[in-house]
Amino acid sequence: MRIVETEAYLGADDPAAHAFRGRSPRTDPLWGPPGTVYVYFVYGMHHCLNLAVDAPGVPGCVLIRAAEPLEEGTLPFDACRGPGRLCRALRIDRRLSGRHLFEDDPPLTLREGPSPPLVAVSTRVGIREAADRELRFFDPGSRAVSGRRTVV
DNA sequence: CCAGGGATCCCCT
DNA sequence: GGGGATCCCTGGC
Repeated sequence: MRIVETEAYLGADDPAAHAFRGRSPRTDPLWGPPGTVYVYFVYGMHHCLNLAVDAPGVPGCVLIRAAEPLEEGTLPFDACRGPGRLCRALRIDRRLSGRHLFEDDPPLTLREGPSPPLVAVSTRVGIREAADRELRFFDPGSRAVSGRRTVV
């Protein structure tokens, strides 16, 4: 899969971040080292995948909102368009929360690939707090981006 | 547009 | 320990 849409959640400075309300058993992975997986369950039926990216003890994370298949035919093209669908397609659930990308036999792997020619920036989707912060990043050329594809 | 669906967390007993 | 609001969404009207 190629990741085409992400959002940043900044932790202590960001009222939209789960970490903003403080550390709890659910949110604990956010304080882990970069590459720690944080998965939460939302709206009674969806999971969302996040990766801790800040220094250990600093709960910044990236929400993975959409990806597209690298090879035609492996998955329906839009199976990973949107954070809930992406988790369903990749069979990601809370059991992965707290695991790590760089452990032995990791549950997920992340590889660096070519950057898209353009990365668009906008406000984040579906939040109420800090709704004006432009912390969503997406490839405007990808049809797998969820929701609005306009800037800001 | 709207509601389903269930974990989580807050805040009060 | 319990009731209720909330929620980083999606599919179906």
